[in-house]
Amino acid sequence: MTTASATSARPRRNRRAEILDAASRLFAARGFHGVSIEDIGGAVGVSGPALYRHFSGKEALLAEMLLDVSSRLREAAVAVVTSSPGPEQSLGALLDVQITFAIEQPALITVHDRELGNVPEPQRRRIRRLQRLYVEEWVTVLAELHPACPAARLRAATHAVFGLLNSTPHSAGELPGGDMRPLLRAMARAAIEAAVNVR
Amino acid sequence: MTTASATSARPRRNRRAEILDAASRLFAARGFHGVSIEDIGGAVGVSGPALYRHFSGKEALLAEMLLDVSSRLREAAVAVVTSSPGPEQSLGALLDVQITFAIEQPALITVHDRELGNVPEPQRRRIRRLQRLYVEEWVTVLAELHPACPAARLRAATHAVFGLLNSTPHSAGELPGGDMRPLLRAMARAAIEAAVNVR
DNA sequence: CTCGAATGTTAGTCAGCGTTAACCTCATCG
DNA sequence: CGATGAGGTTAACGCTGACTAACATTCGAG
Repeated sequence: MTTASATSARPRRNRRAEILDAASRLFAARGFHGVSIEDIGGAVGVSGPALYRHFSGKEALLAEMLLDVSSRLREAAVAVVTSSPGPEQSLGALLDVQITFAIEQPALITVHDRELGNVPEPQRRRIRRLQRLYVEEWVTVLAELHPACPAARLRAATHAVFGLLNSTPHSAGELPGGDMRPLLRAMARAAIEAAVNVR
Repeated sequence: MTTASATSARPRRNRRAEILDAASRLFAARGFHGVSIEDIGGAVGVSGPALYRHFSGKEALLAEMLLDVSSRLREAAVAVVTSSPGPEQSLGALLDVQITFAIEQPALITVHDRELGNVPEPQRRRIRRLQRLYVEEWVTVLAELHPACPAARLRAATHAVFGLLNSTPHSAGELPGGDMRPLLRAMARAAIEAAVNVR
């Protein structure tokens, strides 16, 4: 065999991360089932079944990706809320967490709320739980700020605000870089304010 | 052959619509590539290749679905704007159009902004064009209301509002029926107001 | 130097899925 | 009445794609 195969076996310790990153972009663009193992491998310069050195399968890859993002979001929310002097600052910090995430990792955010259904059952529950806890972090803060408002409405408003903030991927590049963040912040705050004052 | 096949050949003239409806729900839930022709057939009580009596293929089915929804949205927007006495009423009517659609056809809305990438090129362009025209309808109205605001920001705000309104599928059933509509209306209006007043 | 672990490679295997083919059955209409 | 066509059925084909097997290369440690 004169084939110049296996050109490098240097232990790139961030291969896993590299793969997850590429996969997230592909999944966001074409959907979980629209992306092949070959596609993912090709995107990081290796080809095909090399991925099985790092993940036990395609679904496991997705599961790890979603588990990672949902726990990161949740941890960030908890950290930010516990270190805030009051609910008003907590809300501001939560907004910043979500906005930063939506702007800096649009692909991850997209996959995060589209592909949960493709995660196999054992881990699906854990991800669901983390997502729920993240939402509850928001609802708790909002409930402190607006005790008179029914929790159901706060929850619906929270989801709506997520939809608003996560719209970044769709309007990619329509607005000059740094202008997006303050715009989203203002819109989200106003939307929340309006939500608790309906009727 | 004693097989009791072909149980009924009554000309159900709405088979096409029935199929499109079932397919939209399946696509929304599992993604275009996550749904098989068999799945779609099964959902309407026929099995598999029967679909080819109504559509030339899976992609054609999706194309027709997206073409239909984007033209309906666009037409509704044009109708509502031209029959409104002024931009203020136009905006209110546009909000109602989008909210009604999001609440009554969550699956269609979901598919509409996820699966365009799976439509083959000839028709993809037409759908894109309709979507763009729909957005421009919004931007035009907003520009009349707020001439000082740069169009780019109005466009970004429009997309963000779509994200907010289309969040309905995610918070399905969290809020009692009729409460969702006024909530969304209030949040959207406030978000827009805030968008044009940033800084 | 050698051994083993880490990380690739290519060549299969096998299931699933889109699509086509060939055949059936009514309802309708001349 | 028959011919026709709309709408179904099952069987089969071909391709794609996830995953496995067998083998190769390199690095770090003993």
